[in-house]
Amino acid sequence: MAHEDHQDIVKEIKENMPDADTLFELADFFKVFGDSTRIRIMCALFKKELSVCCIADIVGMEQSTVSHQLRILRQENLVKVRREGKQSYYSLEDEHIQKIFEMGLEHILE
Amino acid sequence: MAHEDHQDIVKEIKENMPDADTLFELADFFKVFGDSTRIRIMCALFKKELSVCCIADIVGMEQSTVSHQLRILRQENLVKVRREGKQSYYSLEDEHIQKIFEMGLEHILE
DNA sequence: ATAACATATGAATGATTGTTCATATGTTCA
DNA sequence: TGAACATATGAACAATCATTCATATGTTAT
Repeated sequence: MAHEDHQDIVKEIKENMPDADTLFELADFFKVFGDSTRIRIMCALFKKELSVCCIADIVGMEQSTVSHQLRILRQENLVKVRREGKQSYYSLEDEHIQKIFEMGLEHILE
Repeated sequence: MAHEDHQDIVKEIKENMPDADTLFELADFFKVFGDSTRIRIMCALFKKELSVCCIADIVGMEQSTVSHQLRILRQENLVKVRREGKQSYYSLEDEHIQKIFEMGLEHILE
């Protein structure tokens, strides 16, 4: 429990916090960036759309693994799919993603 | 394996990818944002520096839990500590964090 | 020195998650 | 229709992680 003289600050901050649901969603969104396989997939997609097998080749992992991770990226609206014949071509949903990526890079290279 | 006619694209992307270590570090950095308790802690710190017990009060969790999470935030250079008497006051390391936070919000509220 | 308080940390636990294997679904071409 | 290929998905396993309890460390005041 916070001290008496801090109670007002605590109260004010509590009241101005975004609602819990939003912050939970936000954490889920960032969770997607928190895996090196997914980061590498996104990074590969900065250039252009790619088929699943190309992505698997680039990141050096099983097709199955990549497919599972692409599903997660899809669920969080980070990538979109386009079917062309036997292949699925994935691309980034918008340019927010690259910006967030770059801000992260800036931070770790500080 | 990618098709023959995709081999050159795959090769080009592979060569232009940031090195694996950097992307691994980047994933670790974003991993910190991927937990709702830590997000809420960071969010509370947007306003001003706070002691551990104040933070625990705001996020409604045990002092111990908050302390553990603050250690993780410290390890990734997201927060800094200042000792004052019996209390430790935590604050955000820089304003990158709030920007990344806001870009994430933008995305989920699209 | 001791009591009271604030914070940090180790161990244990339950839950979540990434990867793989095997297989199913979907698509094209003969 | 059937063979060949690309992708998706379910089950299983190992590994990681967030939380809690109990306790240690650090600080102040008596």
